[in-house]
Amino acid sequence: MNKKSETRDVYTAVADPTRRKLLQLLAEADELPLHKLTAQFQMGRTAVSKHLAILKDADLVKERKAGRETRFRLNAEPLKEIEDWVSYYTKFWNERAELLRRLLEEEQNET
Amino acid sequence: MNKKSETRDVYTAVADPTRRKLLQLLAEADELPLHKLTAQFQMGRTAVSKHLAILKDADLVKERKAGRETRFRLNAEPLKEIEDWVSYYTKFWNERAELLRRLLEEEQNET
DNA sequence: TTGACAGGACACCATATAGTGTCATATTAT
DNA sequence: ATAATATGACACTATATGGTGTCCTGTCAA
Repeated sequence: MNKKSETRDVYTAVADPTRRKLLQLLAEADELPLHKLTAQFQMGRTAVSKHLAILKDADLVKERKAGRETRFRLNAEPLKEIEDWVSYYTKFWNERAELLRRLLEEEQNET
Repeated sequence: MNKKSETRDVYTAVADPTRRKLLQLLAEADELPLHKLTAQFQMGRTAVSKHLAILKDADLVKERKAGRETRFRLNAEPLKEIEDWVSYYTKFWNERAELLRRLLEEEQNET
């Protein structure tokens, strides 16, 4: 489904509503196997598995084998790229937000 | 290229690097006609025009006829949805950021 | 008034995407 | 030992996506 299994574009990974819901489920539950995740959707297991593969390519999830199941865990850090990107545009709708954004930037430079 | 020309999903609109570059060009220049925008890319005018149509469907750009040219202007406000979405995940990589996020939320509730 | 320029509207095309179903295999429970 | 479960690996399909080229029309300048 993707030519290079290197790090896939995080924007594309997040563009699909199914994948965003997957991220949310994993954010709430810490670690979940494929069949539990599949139960939350209308589509079949194979489709969910492919979505997870895309998230994995974007490094947004980690997977780990546990017996006969494969458990998935959220790795939100790549979303930082999106946050950085979108924060540039906040100034166009909110001057106040721009101020806080710069504070946040300073904060992160310290760390 | 899209079935419903009502408001298109902003995540999808922003998933493409060409469209992100378009947003950036418009952010810097306030208002630009199609041919000026096209000059910044390798692809032809038709392709750029289609990307702009997608951005317009997501309400991320406004267009206006000016003589023989069609000028485009950024409307960043729909990006708020992405900012809101991504801010939920900041707590997973940065506790400090989470604090500032809540401050920002309060700030926006006041307005 | 005659070009040249800007762009809309199509028709067309290759590839990517988001699904499906089936089969094989490892693991767990009875 | 056997059956059920969980998943990987394929093969396949319809539609969406991101491009192209061509033709036509409206506008501006010489």
